[in-house]
Amino acid sequence: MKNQEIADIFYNMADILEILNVNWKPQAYRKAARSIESMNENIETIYEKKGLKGIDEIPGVGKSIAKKTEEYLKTGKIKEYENLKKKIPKGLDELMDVMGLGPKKVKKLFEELKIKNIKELKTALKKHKIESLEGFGKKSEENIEKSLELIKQRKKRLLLGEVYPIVKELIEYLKEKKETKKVEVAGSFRRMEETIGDIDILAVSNNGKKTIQDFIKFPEVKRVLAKGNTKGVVLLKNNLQCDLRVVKENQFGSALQYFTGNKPHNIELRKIAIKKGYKLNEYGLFKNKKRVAGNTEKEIYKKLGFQYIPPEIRINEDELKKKIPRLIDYNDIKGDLHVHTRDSDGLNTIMEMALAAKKLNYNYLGITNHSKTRKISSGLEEKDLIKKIKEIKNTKVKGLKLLSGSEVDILKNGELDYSDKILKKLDIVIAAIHSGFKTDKKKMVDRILKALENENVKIFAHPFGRLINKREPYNLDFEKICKFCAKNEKYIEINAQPERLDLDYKNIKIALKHNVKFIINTDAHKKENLEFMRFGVAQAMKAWCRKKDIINTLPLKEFMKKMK
DNA sequence: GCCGTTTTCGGCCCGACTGTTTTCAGTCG
Repeated sequence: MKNQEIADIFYNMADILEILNVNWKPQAYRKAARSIESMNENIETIYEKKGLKGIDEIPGVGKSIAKKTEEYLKTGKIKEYENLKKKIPKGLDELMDVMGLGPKKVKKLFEELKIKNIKELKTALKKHKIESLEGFGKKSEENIEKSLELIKQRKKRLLLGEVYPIVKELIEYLKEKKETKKVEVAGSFRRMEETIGDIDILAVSNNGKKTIQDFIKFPEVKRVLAKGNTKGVVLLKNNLQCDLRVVKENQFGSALQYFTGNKPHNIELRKIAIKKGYKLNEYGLFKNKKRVAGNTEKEIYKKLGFQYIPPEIRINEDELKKKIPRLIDYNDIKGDLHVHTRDSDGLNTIMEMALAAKKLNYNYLGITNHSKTRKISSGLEEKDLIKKIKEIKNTKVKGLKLLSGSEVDILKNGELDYSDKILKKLDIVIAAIHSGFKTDKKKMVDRILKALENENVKIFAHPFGRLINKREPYNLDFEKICKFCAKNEKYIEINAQPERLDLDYKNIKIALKHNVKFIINTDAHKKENLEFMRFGVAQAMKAWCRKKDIINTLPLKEFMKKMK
């Protein structure tokens, strides 16, 4: 996927333009870079499908940047970027990566001390040449020195699931402090984005200064970047930046709204506010300097004429334009039907998984280990599977029905990895592709449809096989599969594994149009993974799924009818 | 360079923090 490469070039161009004192363009390039970087779709695919026009449609990308993107996709180079690089000494833009050094300071360092790369910066630091520069001082030298240690670890977005435990821990940590009155995570985490670039926390406290002090002492903090009375910024050990803002109790709603975003949603909402004669910022909603809302998000949205908009869907697509139906909710889920145990490649026993599911108030749990071909994941031979069916039957947990199943491999020819005779014995049969990812589009669809035609198969797992940041989704005639599933009562999985999130919300939307029904599963490989369910539900919310679109919201009896 | 029911020109978020100043510029998100 070339999105990141292209975004990086535009970021660099912005840096260079800024050093060259060019106005406005840097912002434009950065906005485009951010947009391209955070897109879910492959920019190459967009170009193949819709050409230059498709690129131009990306928010923040106009004619000029679209053309440059096209140039890069075609030639692997952007002429103007090459020209820009020639205008400043080689290496100067890498100085911009040093935290605390912006265009003005980089320029000063070059003009006064002829420093044009990291190496020369280090030499100058050793000789303490920088502290005597106008605008710099002793402290500047110390900070640059510290930042240099971190420069190699480039900012990388982490998976939602990777960030989840630390956010939970941090929130708990802050809640325990007696001066804390409220804590809530905002930003991309609250919106449940696929990947997280930094963590935003919002708090109400009796003593802001003390809360910030506690915050910077959180054990996972690697480095403190800023600390004041209302705001603290730290770098965590996982190299994610984490911001804490402390606000007054009656500002909590407006601040939460403001820091949750996303940016385009907020800009749109602010525009609507202005149109209606209001002003909206993180301190509240104002009419003629009079504050008319801000204690809660709900009251802000209400005053502006909207129902409450869940954070997950604040993505500036339709949420400010259309009436939002009652969406699927985390509490609607009655069971998880794609779970592994240590009998194949999981960590826990059947009983351990069952008890964990019980804790989540589920009514049913499907144990679905890998089939025999998946040797690498210790897939079960037929005789072992039969033993496990018995064991599952004999595992009793009050209020929880255990279902025996399998995640059966779809072989390259579209046949399944187990015979119909054994599949018939199972409650849940999930078909999945784990090999032959490079099969061409036509063959892939035939292969999948052949597998789904088997009457025992009811669920199609992680349809695109993508691994976020690792493996591209495979080439799929998805709409053909949707049509088949809708017609034949097959269910498409929304796999909630943080590295999969497959389907993603855009494809859920497509499937919804074809009246496909879904099942949200975690594909858990240990008991803690069952909590990933919320990530899958969030994807469904983003596509505006309702409860009736998701079959594992059904009571056990009705759910089982769907599996027959 | 982007963008548009205040449009095709003239805007472009702005407040917190830091380290340097002696009231503020630069950086960041």
